[in-house]
Amino acid sequence: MPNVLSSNIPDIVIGRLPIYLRALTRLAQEGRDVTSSHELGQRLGISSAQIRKDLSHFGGFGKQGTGYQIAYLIEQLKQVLKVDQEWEVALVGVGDLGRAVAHYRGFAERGFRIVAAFDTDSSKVGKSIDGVAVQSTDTLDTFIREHKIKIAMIAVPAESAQAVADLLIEAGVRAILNYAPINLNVPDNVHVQYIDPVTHLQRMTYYL
Amino acid sequence: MPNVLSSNIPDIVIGRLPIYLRALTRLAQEGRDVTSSHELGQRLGISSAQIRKDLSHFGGFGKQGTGYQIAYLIEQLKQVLKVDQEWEVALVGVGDLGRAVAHYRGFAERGFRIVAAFDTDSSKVGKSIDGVAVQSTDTLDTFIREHKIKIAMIAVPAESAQAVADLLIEAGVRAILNYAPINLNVPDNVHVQYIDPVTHLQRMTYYL
DNA sequence: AACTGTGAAGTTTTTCACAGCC
DNA sequence: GGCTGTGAAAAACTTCACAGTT
Repeated sequence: MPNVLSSNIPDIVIGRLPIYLRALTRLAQEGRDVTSSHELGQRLGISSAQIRKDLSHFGGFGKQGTGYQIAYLIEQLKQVLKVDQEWEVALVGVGDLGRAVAHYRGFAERGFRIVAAFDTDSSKVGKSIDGVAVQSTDTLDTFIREHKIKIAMIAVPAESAQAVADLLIEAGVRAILNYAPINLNVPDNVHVQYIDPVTHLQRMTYYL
Repeated sequence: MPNVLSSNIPDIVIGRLPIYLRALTRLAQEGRDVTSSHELGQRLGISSAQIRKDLSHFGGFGKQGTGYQIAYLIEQLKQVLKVDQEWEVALVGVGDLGRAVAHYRGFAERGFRIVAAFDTDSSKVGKSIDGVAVQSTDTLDTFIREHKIKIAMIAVPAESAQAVADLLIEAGVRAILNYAPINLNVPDNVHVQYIDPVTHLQRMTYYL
């Protein structure tokens, strides 16, 4: 019944899988072998039915009466999300924000390796950030094509973000993590995710 | 018809308002006076009907045949979101991540002022990060109570995040922006938002 | 006894489509 | 002609509840 190939799986479901994966990894770190949709739901503030239904899109990962083997479920989810491999990522913009992004250990730890950094500021080009040489944006297209890089992070000012995105997409990038506080217009086959801490704060002040 | 007071407005609607606000602010910067739900929708990749319906929850902000006065709509949205004022924010954890958060200019620019930083590492206590003195976590409770701080950002390792959240909530914090890659369990009257760039990346790799 | 996987029911969210106004 | 605000319809999503398995 579950159909892994055709992309009829709701986006919202895909969005929860990384959360499940993160919680499962934590459980594994705590030395646990088995869990249940109920326990996972409690930890995440999500109903157990939703977790079961989400997982059921991809196959029967659990055992009735027992629950889910944590290591196995992690492995399966990584496969579904295609994070059972290392991804090479490009970073554009090495100002304050870009440098902070480059220094963040969490990317490498979880399979995303920053292999290139670009900036238009010639005073930054040639320097090294966390072992990655900063290149001129002029070389962006060539580098990304040659290395077949599919994922990029944008950490430039809002004014330049759309132009950078256009460059990246032209060079073959298909997934963009945008730290600039602006919406990007991209073709349907390109995915964008946004990180803007202020919008998160503004979402909470409503309730205060 | 619209009812601003009773909190029967869907969460998902509130979540989109900061996005609208950001796009409108940008339009204003571009020197524009008036816009329409259609234009805004195009920029954001959202249907015009959705924008109109979202806004209609809070009142009739637009004019038929004309559209929306940008400055007026910004003002109204800020009021709804309660960001027509400055908020004082506490930061817990001043390791690499916490320092990067403290240095980010976007918070102050958009009305969130970091007024206190806490860390358990005594070698960091007493130092100053971007003009804010780092205090021992021992003084967290007193400081937050005295200054009636309602918003905090957590930038400590995953292992300590829940304990820090408990402390903050006990001291009166009602909104938490959590940079630690772990889910927090909090009472119903406390709001949490998460920033974990890796989950965003993992959400996109599925489609590659 | 405990738990999954899943149709069916229920709820929420989005889109449609149009009256009313500028 | 162009646009908003909004009921009604449609679509998407979540929860229920239970048969089936360990």
